[in-house]
Amino acid sequence: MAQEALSASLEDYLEAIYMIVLEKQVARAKDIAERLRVHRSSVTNALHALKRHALVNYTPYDVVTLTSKGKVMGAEIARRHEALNDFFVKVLAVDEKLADRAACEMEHAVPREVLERFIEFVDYIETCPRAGTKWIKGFGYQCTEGRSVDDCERCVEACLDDVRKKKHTKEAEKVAVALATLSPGRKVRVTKIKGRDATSKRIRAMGITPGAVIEVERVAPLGDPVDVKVRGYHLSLRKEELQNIQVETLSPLADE
Amino acid sequence: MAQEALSASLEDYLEAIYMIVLEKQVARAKDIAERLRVHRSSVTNALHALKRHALVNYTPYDVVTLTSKGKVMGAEIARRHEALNDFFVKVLAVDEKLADRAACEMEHAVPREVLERFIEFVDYIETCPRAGTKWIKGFGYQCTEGRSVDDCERCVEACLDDVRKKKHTKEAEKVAVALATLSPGRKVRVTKIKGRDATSKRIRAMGITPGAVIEVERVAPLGDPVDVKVRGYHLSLRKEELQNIQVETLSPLADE
DNA sequence: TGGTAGAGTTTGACGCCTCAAACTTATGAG
DNA sequence: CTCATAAGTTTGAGGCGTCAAACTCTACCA
Repeated sequence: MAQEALSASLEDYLEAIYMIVLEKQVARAKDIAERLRVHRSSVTNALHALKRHALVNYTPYDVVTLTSKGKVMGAEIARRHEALNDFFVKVLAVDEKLADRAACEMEHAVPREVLERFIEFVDYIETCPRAGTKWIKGFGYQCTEGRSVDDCERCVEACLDDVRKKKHTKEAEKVAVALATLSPGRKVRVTKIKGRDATSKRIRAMGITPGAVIEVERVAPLGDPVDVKVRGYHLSLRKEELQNIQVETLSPLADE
Repeated sequence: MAQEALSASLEDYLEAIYMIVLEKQVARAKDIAERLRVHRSSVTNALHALKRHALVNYTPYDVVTLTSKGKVMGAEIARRHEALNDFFVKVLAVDEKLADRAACEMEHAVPREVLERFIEFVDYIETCPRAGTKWIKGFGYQCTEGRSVDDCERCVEACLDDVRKKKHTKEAEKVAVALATLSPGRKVRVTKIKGRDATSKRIRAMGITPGAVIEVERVAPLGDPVDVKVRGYHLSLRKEELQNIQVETLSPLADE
């Protein structure tokens, strides 16, 4: 009753609970039922099953929270969902609502390795200057920009300009930037993790390693903590962690 | 008992039957059971269900073939599978075997619009000069080519050269190419469908419209018929159809 | 404190898919 | 022609997930 994979249905329940707990601290059967559009009794059923897997803290008639194992697994599922959603929206230029629905349905079937590739691919596309935002938008309009060879030439020239511009400002950009000073939406690449102590180890364990792309999501008023997304995971970084992370800026998402 | 969506399981059966029929003309319960690794009795079960949906020609103890409706639906499912597989292999650089497994598991959940985007995206990436094969390979090696701004500059410059080279030979390439003379693996883009008669209408109905990318899969010894893949569908084109399709060549898949 | 509305649970039924075991049919070798 | 064998089918059971209906519990208000 532990490590076997969950059924698609139980994954849905766990994900729903994860999201509700994130928002309201505890989940109630009714919230879960509404979110998943199932009958209340199905929720009770699922809760028993999740309890058997040691994923939820639950006794009849009580509110639901996640065990530590449940939190890890819930985060994993939410990450899958979001990775697909990101890919659909940012790369395939799919409508947000449809992307969400598609992610819901597909998330249960994505093998781990393929999922990682999806995430890396989105990072790659968003940060490789050769495939700037214009290029992806081009796909959004059915390759309008690249339809004829003439268009392509102009398009690639513009790209080269971008790269050269970036090169000139390169030295300045390479300087470590304080994550806390960046505005949400900004992307940076990790260049170095300073130190060899426990903090820096913990940072590496979170997936923040040289080369990783970090997207700033939220910065608390005092610059601590900073919420970021790395390799598809959401993390909250504290001041002492921020100091150990050296980064370079990347082109922000919007290109105008 | 007709147009409702099939369950994932029934889709698997239909796809298996489609593949077996493609290869051996008829499917036998044993083949289906072996391919799907299920018990023979489960196959009987599924056959009854598929018959209820009017997808298979089947009477107990007899071999199985597909109704015309079954063929259409089977092709649809096979197309979904292959589109995902293509994407995983060609874009995400996933190992072939894993790609196939992932496609198997995910194919039931892909909404139509998202599927079309996957297919268009693969076409786009394979034909837009800005995103040549090198670029995708770059992703395969974890963006090795685009890691530093210097590398990127060289990379984009090479891309520009390609585009310019293509421009010089543009007029020559624009000339209509006989599909029958192309070797398998070649890709072309449709520039025009000649005529307004029944044949040209049928061609358009198959998804062969200006702008569409055609990949040549097989050419019969006498140049007729030619098997191609268009927008994810496999088609077999006859001589009279070939004559109406005007195309321009695109860079072949391999770039060395 | 008692009662009630709303939240949560239990129960039983059903559909879908699977399997194993017992049965039936088709086939072709002798 | 017949009969053994392999292929196919039927049946019954079990897992899983869903629902509706009837039930129980909780919390809050008068």
